[in-house]
Parts: sequence; structure tokens; C-alpha cells
Amino acid sequence: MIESLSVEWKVFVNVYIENGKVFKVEFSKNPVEEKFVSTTAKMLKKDLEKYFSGRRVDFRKYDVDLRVSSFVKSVLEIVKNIPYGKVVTYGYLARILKTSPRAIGIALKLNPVPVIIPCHRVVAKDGLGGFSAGVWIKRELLKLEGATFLSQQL
DNA sequence: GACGACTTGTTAT
DNA sequence: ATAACAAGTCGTC
Repeated sequence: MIESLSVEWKVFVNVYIENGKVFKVEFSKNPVEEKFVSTTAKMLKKDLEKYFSGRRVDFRKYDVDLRVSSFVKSVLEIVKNIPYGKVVTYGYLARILKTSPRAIGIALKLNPVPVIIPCHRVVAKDGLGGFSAGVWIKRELLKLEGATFLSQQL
């Protein structure tokens, strides 16, 4: 059974959970109708509210259901472990996985669970890089976390 | 700073 | 199977 919840921030952040696993997070102009009962969902809602109020949260404790290719999964598994407030580049991940920065960008675009898997913490060598929901959201997320070495262009 | 070449997984043809 | 595309990067002007 599928649960849904919504948190308001700059936009609405809608989250979908199935069998205790988060499988989709979306940024939207409108909230989703909330239907959740599990302790996981309740805890996640509180954590999201805490996170968007600017406090440190580690989302690694949540299980995710990644319905993506094995390549994308391998990228996201690494990104999931980038700590709060820290930032790496596309090129850095490319070197780890022996692929191209371009391919890393594609994989991140396919991340079904932004925020939970913090793809916003991956930036370009000389700038912010892209973000499918809008670069301004990426900028606000990094601002929220106080990500350091980008402060000039934030 | 702008531009082209190179890259590589995904997507469309 | 093949070509076009993209959330990048590097060398050159």
C-alpha cells in the first residue's frame, strides 16, 4: 500500500512511500493529499520539517526503492552517503566510477528521490550545475545546509 | 568569458 | 542498431 505526505517549503515537497520504502519525491506547486499511517512515514515527515527548518538531518536511515538502471543505482548509492552540508563535483564521481561527468549528470537527473538522496550536493567544477526541478531549488537547498565553498555563487 | 571537442548513459528513431 | 541529446569538463582564443 502506498502512502503519501507533503511538506511545505519554498514549494511543496511531496513524498510517496510503498512498503516502508520511499520511491518518489517531487517538488510541486501543489501539495499531495496526505495518506500515511506507518511509523516510517511519520518519522520522515518530522525529519523533513526539521530539515527544511534548517536543522541537520541524516536521511541515510530511510530505505529507498530505486526503480532505475544499475548504472544510475551505482551513482545514487554513492551520492546517498555525501554528508549534510558537503559538496562534491560531477567529475569527482566520474573518476570513482570510471565514467564521464556527463554520464553522472544524466544519472542524477534520473534520481527519483531528491533530498532523501541528496543529488543537490553534486555540483559542477566551476558553478552549480543543473537541477531538473529548477536550479534555484538546488541553490536554496545548499543555502539551507550552509554548504561552504560555494558561498560566492550562492 | 566564449567556443569547440570529447565524453558516455539514456532516449528516441 | 544507430543517432541525437544532456544536471560536464578540458584546452584554446
